[in-house]
Amino acid sequence: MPKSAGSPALLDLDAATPCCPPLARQRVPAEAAAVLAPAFKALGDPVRLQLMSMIASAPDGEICVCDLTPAFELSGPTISHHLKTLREAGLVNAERRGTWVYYRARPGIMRQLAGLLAT
Amino acid sequence: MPKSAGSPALLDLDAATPCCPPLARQRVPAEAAAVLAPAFKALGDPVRLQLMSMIASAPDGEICVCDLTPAFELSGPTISHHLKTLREAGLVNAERRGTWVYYRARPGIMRQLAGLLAT
DNA sequence: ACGTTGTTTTGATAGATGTCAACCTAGACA
DNA sequence: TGTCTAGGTTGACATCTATCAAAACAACGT
Repeated sequence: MPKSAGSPALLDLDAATPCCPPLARQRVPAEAAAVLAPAFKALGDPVRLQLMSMIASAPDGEICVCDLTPAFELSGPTISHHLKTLREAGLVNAERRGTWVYYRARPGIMRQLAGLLAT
Repeated sequence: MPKSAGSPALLDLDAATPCCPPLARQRVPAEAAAVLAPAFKALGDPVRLQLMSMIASAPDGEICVCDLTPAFELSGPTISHHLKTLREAGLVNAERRGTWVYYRARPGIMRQLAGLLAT
């Protein structure tokens, strides 16, 4: 059995191999669209796009929520909500270490999305 | 005066040069996020993602709405609404020629988005 | 045990979104 | 002018989303 259960199994978001040829090459199948669209949707909010970039560009590959929250003029719960959205879209992982929670980007799905948009 | 008026002028979506380094390289500025997030948002719906791929991969670089609509089990107005969303996000152009309307992908912004996600 | 700090969850609310039916517009053709 | 077809627009409705306040949960330090 493959490592990622719970997914439609047609698309492994962590796979190194692209799931589909680029958008401009051939039509994205409905099943692939159903899995990939939520990821784009998660990036479709200015706050989440910035959060994602702060996480992905963190010097040590990870960043504390305590460093993310004060970077925006939004309440803690709102930032937490956006982070949950990114998590559920499969874009990031969260890990609690002691008092703080650290977020880390999942490179696989980023590659999938980039490959889909590449010419 | 630059060619594209009406935009924040900080970001030219048709520029060949990327507006920002990749997501994972450094934090996306708020102004860039405000312009780019709507494009991701437009791709964040399964129907629109498929529409976009059908348009971008059209053999002649363009495709008729009359070829798009029957590809989904959705009403004409709904497809029209999604196409308008893609248009307003700057992802596609529409041109009427006689009876039919043809859609064409705008490669510039696709490059911007791909560059943002690339490692 | 208690209080403090960091993070998430819950509840509530205003606003956005996807969808369709009904209607409207643009062009072709007679 | 009239009618037909391809698309778009409007209005309505149910659902979803972004946001915050309040509460709950988790870990640390007394």
